[in-house]
Amino acid sequence: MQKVVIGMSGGVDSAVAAFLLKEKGYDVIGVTLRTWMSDDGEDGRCCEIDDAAAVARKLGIPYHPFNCTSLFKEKVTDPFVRSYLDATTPNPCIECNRYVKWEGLLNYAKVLGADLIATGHYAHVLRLDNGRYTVKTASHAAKDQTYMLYKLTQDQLSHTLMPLGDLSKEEVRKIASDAGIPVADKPDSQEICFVPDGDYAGYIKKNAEGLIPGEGNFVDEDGNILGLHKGIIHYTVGQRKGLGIAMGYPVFVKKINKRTNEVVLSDDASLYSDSLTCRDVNFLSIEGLRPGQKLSCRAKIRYHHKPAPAVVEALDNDRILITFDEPVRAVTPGQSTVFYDDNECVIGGGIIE
RNA sequence: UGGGCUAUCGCCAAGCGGUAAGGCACAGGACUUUGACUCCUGCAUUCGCCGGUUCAAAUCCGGCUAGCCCAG
Repeated sequence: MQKVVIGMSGGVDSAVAAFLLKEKGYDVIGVTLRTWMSDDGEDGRCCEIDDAAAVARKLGIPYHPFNCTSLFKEKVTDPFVRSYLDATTPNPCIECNRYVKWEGLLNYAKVLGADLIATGHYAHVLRLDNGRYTVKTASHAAKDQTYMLYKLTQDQLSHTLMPLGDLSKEEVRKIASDAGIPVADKPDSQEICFVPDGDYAGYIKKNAEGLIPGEGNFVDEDGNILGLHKGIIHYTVGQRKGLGIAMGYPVFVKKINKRTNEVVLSDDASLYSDSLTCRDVNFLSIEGLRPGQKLSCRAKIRYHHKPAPAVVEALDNDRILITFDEPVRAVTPGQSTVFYDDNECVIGGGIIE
């Protein structure tokens, strides 16, 4: 019987994943990575120990909570804060998956004598003919989470199971309630787990080490001053709400200029661009691209973005240029671009510059 | 100081005697394992102030106040 360590967040998804693995005959061990604690000592929404423990008890599997708060701080929250201070918009979940969840699960798997790990992500892990591992879009596109998984390494993927790839959320909840799993009706998680109240700017202010950039000017594309902003950490490219600027037509953040402490505003039309570059590129389905080499693909520039036809071109070992057939809206530095092949498999991804 | 013009929601702005459009902003909600976007709902018993005409005025008349422009 193969031993598998499953990361349990306390939610339905990972609970059902654990249940399905057990049904299949795996020797399942539940693990929760405690990533952070709020000020009042409560666990974050993505690591609720009590719920996870209750599910494990119900399923009759061993369960171990592990602490990795310092790793989470080093790899996720600190970089998150730094990113905003640097006028970019981070994807903390991507970093967390790569450096905390998978790192942690694999580590504890080793400790617990297991060779495999599993999670409740909606995606498929598969091994290609070329011997490489990648993730493939979930069968139910609405819940697909491959975007958040592009940074995983070959080694990590080679040990990973994702039992929910073919299921819809409804099916998962059905399985959960049929199996009498306690968290069957628990609401989906949302928001950033370590910012449960949604006030990420407040979080940054509380956790930044240096000075927080203060008020500055809203300017138009020609540099004309339009008003006063609250500080660049409050804004992200493409944002409309909360600007307080009444131009008669909707205006959006086009660019955040860290050096001048200005936030550039524009109308919707000038938010579109047809190319972007990424750094820190990670390839999954292929080993890489030689500088100058091009590849057709479909790329998404944010989590909720319908993949759009594009061409990826390697600039050097670490950077790529992506050119879209049709302009895409609000390319946001700090967010990731993930590109897929015709089989819905992730070719790779990188962070938008 | 003369002459002219304008004063309608936080901003812009319809309205031209018949009982306050719209856009932006804002608020609330939906959606959402990131930030955003999007969508839905709400948002002036009142039209600078005071009088007058009229069955009826933001709309007509008079005065006042404020701002703008042109003269000087």
